[in-house]
Amino acid sequence: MSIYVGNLAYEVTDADLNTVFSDYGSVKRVHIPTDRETGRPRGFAFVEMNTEEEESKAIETLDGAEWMGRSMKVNQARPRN
DNA sequence: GATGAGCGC
Repeated sequence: MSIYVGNLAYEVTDADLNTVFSDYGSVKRVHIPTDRETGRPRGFAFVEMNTEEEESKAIETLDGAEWMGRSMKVNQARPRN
């Protein structure tokens, strides 16, 4: 149960994502990986919802949606390595 | 700007 969110603006925070995704269910966790060396955001994030149906709803609704002037990409995340 | 730090050969 985790979602990958790509094509984000660097200004986007986990709180912003939380706000957007909580329209489709309860957001369990939001994580924005940053570059370890530079501390720079990498332009993508991970969101976890409470149930799979909330996730798929959020994915199908928000994938390709325009947000902060960009079309964000939302899909099922790959398992972490 | 594109799949999340935790390491070695």
